[in-house]
Amino acid sequence: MDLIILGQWHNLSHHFVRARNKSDILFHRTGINVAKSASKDSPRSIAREVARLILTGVWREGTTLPREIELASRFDVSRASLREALSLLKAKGLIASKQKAGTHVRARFDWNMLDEELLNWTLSALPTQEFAKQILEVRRIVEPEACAICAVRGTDEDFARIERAYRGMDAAGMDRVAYAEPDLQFHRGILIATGNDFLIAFGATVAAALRMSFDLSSTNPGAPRKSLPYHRAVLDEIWARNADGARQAMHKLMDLTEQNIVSAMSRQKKKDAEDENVRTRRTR
Amino acid sequence: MDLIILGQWHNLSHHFVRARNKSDILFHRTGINVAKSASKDSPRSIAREVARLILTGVWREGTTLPREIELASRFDVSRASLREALSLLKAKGLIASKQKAGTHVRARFDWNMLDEELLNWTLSALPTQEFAKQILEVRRIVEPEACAICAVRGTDEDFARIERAYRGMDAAGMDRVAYAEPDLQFHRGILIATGNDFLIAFGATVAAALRMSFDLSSTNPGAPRKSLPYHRAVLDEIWARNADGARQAMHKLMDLTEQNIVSAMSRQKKKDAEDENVRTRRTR
DNA sequence: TAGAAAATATGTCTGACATAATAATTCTTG
DNA sequence: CAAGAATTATTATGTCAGACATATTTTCTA
Repeated sequence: MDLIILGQWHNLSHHFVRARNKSDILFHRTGINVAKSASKDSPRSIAREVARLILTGVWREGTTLPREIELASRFDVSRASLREALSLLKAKGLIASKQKAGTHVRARFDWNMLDEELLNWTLSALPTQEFAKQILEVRRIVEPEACAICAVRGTDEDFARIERAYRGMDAAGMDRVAYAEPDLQFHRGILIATGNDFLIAFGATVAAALRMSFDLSSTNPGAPRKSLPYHRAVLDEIWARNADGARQAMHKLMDLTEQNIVSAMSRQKKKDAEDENVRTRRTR
Repeated sequence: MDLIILGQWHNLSHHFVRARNKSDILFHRTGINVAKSASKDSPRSIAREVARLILTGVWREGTTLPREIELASRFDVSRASLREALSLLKAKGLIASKQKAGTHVRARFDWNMLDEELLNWTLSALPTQEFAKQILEVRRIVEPEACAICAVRGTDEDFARIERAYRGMDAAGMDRVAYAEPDLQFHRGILIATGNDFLIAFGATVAAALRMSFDLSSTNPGAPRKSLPYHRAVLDEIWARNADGARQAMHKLMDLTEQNIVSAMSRQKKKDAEDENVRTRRTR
């Protein structure tokens, strides 16, 4: 049955089949690709891999996953390390364990999608079309309001920090990579200025969203820079302590972001289709 | 120096002092109270206790906490169990470890306050005045918009589920306890109907908020029931697929919730002050 | 059908060694 | 002799192995 140890999965492929009983799931070769490796920092990378299997629906909600000893041997680590990986996933609400009953995938509603790591895992594991829409929808709800609060409640030091971030973006010029960090600091600075711990925690979601935007911008390196004047507008309204203006300015920035993402994704799609074409022609 | 094992802390008190070097923090008797115990489900309750120490500022951002062996012996568990507790806190962004360097408390910005467990720990560990304000501020931002989206995008099954939750609230009558669960289902139902995984994940925050409201309502058992017509109004607008109406109705419900919390907290404060009075008079 | 017994997966403990970052030491050099 | 660079020693986390405890589930028996 070509059983493959997960630890040796590098550049191999996988699938899963129902076997003798519910929790007896085996891996064997098929045509589906698998993430590169699980080599270093075992517990975290194992958590990531298990999360991937859950997020992509290989292990659906309610599924009982293989027992710890078996998983440990598949990932080629000790049971202790595996348990640490599982406990990370427990903390993020993906799984739950009961003595003797085993470990099962929790209902989707219980997954803490606002967790930064889980967010990053998700956006590297799933096709980002639907995902991008959703994340932008939430940003559109939260960030303009946070911006309004920031304008009213923020201190001058808060504003100065955001200003510094803006200067960093400006200084980055057309350099996508250098632009990314201060961009995040800009948005995070606004959230921090609200003084609301929950809005601050939302920074993790924004970070993941910006990372996604960054990845997408590879097909259009000039796009990020275009957002600069929109950021300036937001900042000006904040300095003016104009809540409504800040809200609207941030809303416009969100509009621009949406445009960039939509166009980038259609480009991406087109590119993928072309690549696929080339590949099939080649294999013929 | 009166060193106390944490596992035996029941009804004792603690404080911490700087000792020989940075990470050498010892506990000894002072006048500050400590949570009851850490008896069952060790890793989770230990995580809770460590989280409490961090949240209350005993272990500030950047602090290097005692080494694992020492912590383990203080909590009277094996190093394995302690490590599992720490790994939960790592997953929630509270701490990070580096080999040899030790385990330190991460910056507040990195704490995932939108995590349900962490939220619950926070609201049982901290005076809830400021906390309640913040959580309500976020709800006020998110829920009305989610409600508007729900009205537009939700399916009839979604609405039916919310309707069932409403009926459950109605059926609960004046019973605070029976009212709580369908109340949560109502709000969660709206989030679920948006079809947005991130808004759905926000349900954890709402759950914690409602739990807090529930705890506060003990001083005014009739308060929850008063929200029923406001919920009905929300539901009617949703059924009518009226986005603006739904948004406004939810906004009004948030207003009411705020009133309840504010008045409950002032009552609470008054009551606490009286209790304190009685106690000091007694000890004289 | 109900209750008792067996099986089994997670939970916990112990002790050991590996590894990497820090602290202490030695050595070199101006 | 002092300052700095390179080396060694220390130590806290990371990982491993094996064992036993405990709580459910499953199976067997009355």
